Amino acid sequence: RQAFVSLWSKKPDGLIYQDDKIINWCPRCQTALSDEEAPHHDIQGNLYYLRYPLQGQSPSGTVPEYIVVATTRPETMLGDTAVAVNPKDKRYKKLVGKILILPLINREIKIIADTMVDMKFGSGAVKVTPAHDPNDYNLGKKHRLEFINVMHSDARMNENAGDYRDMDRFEAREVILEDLKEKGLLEKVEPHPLSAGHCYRCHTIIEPYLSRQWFVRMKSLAKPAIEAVKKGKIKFHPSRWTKVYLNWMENIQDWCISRQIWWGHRIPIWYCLDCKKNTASVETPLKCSACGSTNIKQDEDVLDTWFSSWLWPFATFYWPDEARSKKDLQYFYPTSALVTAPEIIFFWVARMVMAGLEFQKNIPFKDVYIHGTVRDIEGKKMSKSLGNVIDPLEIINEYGADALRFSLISITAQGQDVYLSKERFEQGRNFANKIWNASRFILMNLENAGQSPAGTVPVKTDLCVFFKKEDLSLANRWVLSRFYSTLKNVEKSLGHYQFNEAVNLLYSFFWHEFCDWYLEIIKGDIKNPHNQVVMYKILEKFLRATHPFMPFITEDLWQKLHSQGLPPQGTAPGNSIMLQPWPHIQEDIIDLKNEELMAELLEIITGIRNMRLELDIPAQADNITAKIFMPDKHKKELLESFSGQIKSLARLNQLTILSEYKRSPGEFTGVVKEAHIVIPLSGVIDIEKHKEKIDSRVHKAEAEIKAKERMLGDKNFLKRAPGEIVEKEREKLKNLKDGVQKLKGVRDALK
RNA sequence: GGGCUCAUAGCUCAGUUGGUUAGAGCGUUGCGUUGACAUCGCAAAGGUCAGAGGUUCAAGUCCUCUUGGGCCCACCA
Repeated sequence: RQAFVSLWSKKPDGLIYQDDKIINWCPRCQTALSDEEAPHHDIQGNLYYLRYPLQGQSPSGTVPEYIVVATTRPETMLGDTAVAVNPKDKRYKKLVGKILILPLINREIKIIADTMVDMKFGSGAVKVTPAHDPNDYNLGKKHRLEFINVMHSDARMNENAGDYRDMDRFEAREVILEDLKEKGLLEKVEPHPLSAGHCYRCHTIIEPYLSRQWFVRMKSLAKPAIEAVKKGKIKFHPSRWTKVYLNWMENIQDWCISRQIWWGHRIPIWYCLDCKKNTASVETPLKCSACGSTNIKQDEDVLDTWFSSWLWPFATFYWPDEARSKKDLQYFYPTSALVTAPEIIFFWVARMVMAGLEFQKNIPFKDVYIHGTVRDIEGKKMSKSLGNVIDPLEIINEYGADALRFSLISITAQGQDVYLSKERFEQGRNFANKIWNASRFILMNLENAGQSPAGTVPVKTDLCVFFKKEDLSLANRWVLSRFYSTLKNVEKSLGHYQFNEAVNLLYSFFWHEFCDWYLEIIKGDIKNPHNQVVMYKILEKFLRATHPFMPFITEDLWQKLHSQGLPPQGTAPGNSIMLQPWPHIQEDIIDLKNEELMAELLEIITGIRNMRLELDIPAQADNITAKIFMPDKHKKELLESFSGQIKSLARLNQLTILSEYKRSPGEFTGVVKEAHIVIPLSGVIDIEKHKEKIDSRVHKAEAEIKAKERMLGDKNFLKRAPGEIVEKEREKLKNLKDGVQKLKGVRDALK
């Protein structure tokens, strides 16, 4: 009410007014709608060419004279009060001002000239129905035409429709066309695609309907809202939505705010039945403010729901109760970011900006993050009315709440639409499982944790205070550097509203670096105090950073840390992880050069593993030795310091690091960048036998290749087998060929 | 009519001021299970980044056009 009255009484003319206008009317819901609530959808319609006879000419005359008008909605012809042509149109020039007889109704209507008429469209003559079309309404005003409403509010024809009275609008259309055809007045029908407004709630085609409604004058409200965005006080993310917002704002139309539904805030206007004056009031008045009569009645209409929603940023803090709202508004207004869907930009975002600037004299928020639309696998927007939604509760039951959150976040690239199917949630579920298992492993291996006797708890000590960076092992320095680099990038991504990037960084660090490499590296020396502290610290900080994305599992694991006597400093047992700060980043440990060197070492390990596979060396074989030749002096030193881990990760019995590459017979060689890796084969495998093994595999594969080639050359097969099967066979053939190539390569290396 | 957006591995998609070898998940192939995890591990195959032209030392990334999807806006009788 406060907002309504304030706009109503705004100087000089008031921003709220009542008027008879053509508005979007839903015949089913029996209410007016705003333009935003009546989205246009394409429908396949027809363009009907109707003949309107000129006065004084008998349609049955030998040379009947008539004007052809084109329309998509013939039923509205009953309300025609003119036919318009372009004044420049030579075809009709001499007819302007003449009188036509409106068929079926036999009303006399004038031919008028207006530049609005497009000479190229249809016949160049347009029937004018001022009560049933916004354009015609304007023409009607301009040319002082009669406004004849031919429909009831439920879109049945009314008493002005003559014989068609009480027919539904679409039924009337058919009958009218029949009748016109009979009289020879339907010249032709052409298919004509068009778009029509549909009720956002029930999808009924809306009727442009002349009625008395309440409106808000928007131009002056929009002006500061345009400025705020243009000056960058409010920013859209992704920025392209700025254009959408500005385009709407700059072409803003007055807002129809009255609704003829029974729920909602009633319009705070009281009519005096005696002096006929209106009063807008915040308090319910007892008598007319003009004449004092108690014979007053409140307007029956209610307000558009968005008329209260646009006040949300401050109304939630008790506005307009100044005493109660002041403190909260001071703190929370304007807020930092609003997150919403694209279709809400007009409904809500734009209007909140206008309301904020109007009622608070300040913007309501600084950033507007527009997320993508969730669509089903076919690209249709998920909606309740379409029934193609995935029920979150079902996903939670099947995959878990954290899996739901994680998966949704990880696939939502900034502002991009999301095609969602259930399989998406497996990744989230698997990640939750991975976090759970890794945490269990760490907790199990922490000294003095769990069942261990009480004592000093070294892992609680502060990393940066206790250890010198130089004292840490290569792997520890590496994993810490990678972790803090990751955190830094996560922060950066969040700052840019790139939630998917943030979550994927955490995922890939935790799984593929921390678990796959780091934990495997330290497994053999897990009780080492450095390793203990590092793995605990990373887990603890990782849980904090991941908590916003996966709240349940991180909270549970956090409580487990507590129960094992491992709370980080300054927190009471039982305190939620929610109370924890975002993990602090130790910049000095980030060492990108070191990260690169380590990556190279890990590649060498992968290389050795690969060679073992090529040689068919079983995983259990414990008599494998290898030599690595590394010319770079610094890298050689690193390799030496890391040789224990290389040995265990590549399952080597013995490893020698040398600087000069020397090839000896009976050795198998692989290359990883500058490094040459050599596995002596004597005592490991019988070279001749392995060659034979390879040869026999090659033979077998070649036989298969021949068979496949024969099959794929067979016309019958190609004709009868489904396309996908053929494709699969082709792929298999390719794989076989690649395999043979590789085997031959290994065989050559054995020479 | 105006505007936006997409086209990258078999599939679904990341790839943000232009910069080493273009990534992930799923799927595929081979190997692997008594000690965190088969909801897993190791290894591999797979991409002329829709097409054409341009700018640049350098283009998946910027510009123009073409083709084919999706979306939004508009007073398309």
